[in-house]
Amino acid sequence: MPKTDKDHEALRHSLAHIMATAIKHLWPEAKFGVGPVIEDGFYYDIDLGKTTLSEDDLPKIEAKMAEVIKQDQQFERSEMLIDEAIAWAKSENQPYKLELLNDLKRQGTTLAREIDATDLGVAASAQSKVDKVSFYKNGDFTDLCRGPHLKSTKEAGAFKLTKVSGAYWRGNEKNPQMQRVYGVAFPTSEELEEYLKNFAEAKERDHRKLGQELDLFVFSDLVGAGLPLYTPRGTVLIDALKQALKDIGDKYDMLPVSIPHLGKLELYKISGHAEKFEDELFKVKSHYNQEFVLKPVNCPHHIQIYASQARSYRDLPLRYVEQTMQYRDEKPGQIGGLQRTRGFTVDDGHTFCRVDQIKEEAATIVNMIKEFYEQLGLWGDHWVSLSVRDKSDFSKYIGNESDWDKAEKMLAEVSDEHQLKAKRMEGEAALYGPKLDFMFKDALGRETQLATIQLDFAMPERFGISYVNSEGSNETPVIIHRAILGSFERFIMLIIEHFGGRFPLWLAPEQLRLISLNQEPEVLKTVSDMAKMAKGQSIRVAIDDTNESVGKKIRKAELLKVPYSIVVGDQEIKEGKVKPRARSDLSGTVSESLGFEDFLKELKKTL
RNA sequence: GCCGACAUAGCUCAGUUGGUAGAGCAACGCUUUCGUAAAGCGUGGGUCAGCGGUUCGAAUCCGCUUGUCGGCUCCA
Repeated sequence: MPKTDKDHEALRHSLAHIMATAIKHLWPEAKFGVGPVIEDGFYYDIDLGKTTLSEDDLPKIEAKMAEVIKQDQQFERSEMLIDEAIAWAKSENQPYKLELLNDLKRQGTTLAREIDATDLGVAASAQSKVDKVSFYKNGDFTDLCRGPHLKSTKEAGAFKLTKVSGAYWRGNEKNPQMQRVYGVAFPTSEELEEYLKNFAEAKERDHRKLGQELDLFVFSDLVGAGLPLYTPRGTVLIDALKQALKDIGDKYDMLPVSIPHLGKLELYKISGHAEKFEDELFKVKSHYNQEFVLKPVNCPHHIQIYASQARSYRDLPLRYVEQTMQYRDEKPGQIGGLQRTRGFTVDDGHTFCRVDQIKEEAATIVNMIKEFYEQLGLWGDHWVSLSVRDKSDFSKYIGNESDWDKAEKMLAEVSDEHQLKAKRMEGEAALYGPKLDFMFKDALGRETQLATIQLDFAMPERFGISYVNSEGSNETPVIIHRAILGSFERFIMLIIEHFGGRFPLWLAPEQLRLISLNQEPEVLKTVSDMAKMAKGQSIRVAIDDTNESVGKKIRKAELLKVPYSIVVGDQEIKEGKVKPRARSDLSGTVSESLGFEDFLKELKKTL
């Protein structure tokens, strides 16, 4: 039975201490921050003053750790009164531990919710007032810690230090940056090997690698970082997804709209984006003394369409949708592959409705999202975040608090009624309202948000839009911002990695490849006629009639992960039958020998 | 933006302590006319990311810029 991360906690946390012990021996001036257990391993934050670590230092640390492990040091628990602990941190010259202890004394265990409780030497469930903290000692290294730990360093199992990076003290970019050393750890070397093997395989699925190998998208230094260029093959993916979204949108009575890619700065001043996201706006100067902004969002434009007419309560809900590119000047360090780009295509929708329609509208969107992801076999690979406001600081948001209360409550109800098992995330809301975010993981385990449903009581008010209710007086509608696949970039990243480039037939950039056996005129003509027939059936077909061996041409098709290929030679011409070669993962494959027209018919059936 | 690493042919990568650049694949040409994952021979291709500096001499050392990668922070 596979062990859970919980079972590995003592092992991994002990290794964090062993690593700290090793680092303390190598760099005696080291000041320690926190060193918690994470998925598959652990890390420790360290301040080495002027010394900077690089990956080249990892083997040295690993060797020292091996020494510590060999010494069979016992992990011994002890307790101190909080004031004794503060004195200890001072005498040991550990300013970060001192800060934690002082905060612990002042705030009690509320701090344990901010910082991994293991590193505080108290149980998270402890009384709010903390008077005692626990320590663990191995060899000559003592650390504030809740535990539990292994008995001895000898039980440390198999580990590997994987990376080193900068990390802000207590996760705040205004604080000094420490150095974080990451490791992975498992009870046995077999499990570690297995993990490393899986990691290497995941790297093979990385969308950046496959994007190049399968010729789907490129970047250009001249165009700029974070601005993806889709090749003809990649554009097939975009178009196929757009069509799928259009189909599902039609089914649920969405109304397509279309807007230009910029708007006056004034528009974003009213929406609140100009102030809140000033650094991320691309500004465009007009010759005529006006300043424009490349749209970072679409809602203000869509709101203007709503505002163009007097609306009645009978008109609602109005569900505007659009697939369009938007632009954000992301910080250089955040840009990477298709995960975060500076121009990205969203499937953006804004539903204008009455308060009494919110639940039904949100529920409809949940159904669309579910249907879309189920179709691709991705439903279930996700978790849902009920992103609510940070109660301690309302100045980060627009609108009024009683509307926020209402909105948060309704989203929670929708989540419950649809069994989304949403996790409540404090402080994760958008500036105008709470949201339900659907989170997925990329091949390397990094999380990314795709689908989203966001309630907004604030923006309608800022723009002063209204509808006439049944009593003839004006009321302010609610906006539900929604995306099904989020951004096409992220979504394409996800499906490339999910399918490892072996797209289902309906998404495959090239569905069928016809390979000529040789260069005989009759063979070439047959291949070309067959391609015409396939095109007539709307099959994405390509011809390989190059002067290469059949083996090589098959290999080329396989490397491009083309679902079906057919070799055409004298035999096929004589018999009037083809033997399709199907990509190995395809289910319901067509592979027996049959007439080409029949093959096309069968192919259409599996689409 | 911050910490760290990196940038050599279209792609993947060699290139010793500083002495004017190589391979495989791809491309192109010729030969071959082939039966389901690489036929043979040949040819072309590089301002060593860009700019500046040190040096008799820089792919190699230093600085800046651009870009990429691993994290941190942020993400309407």
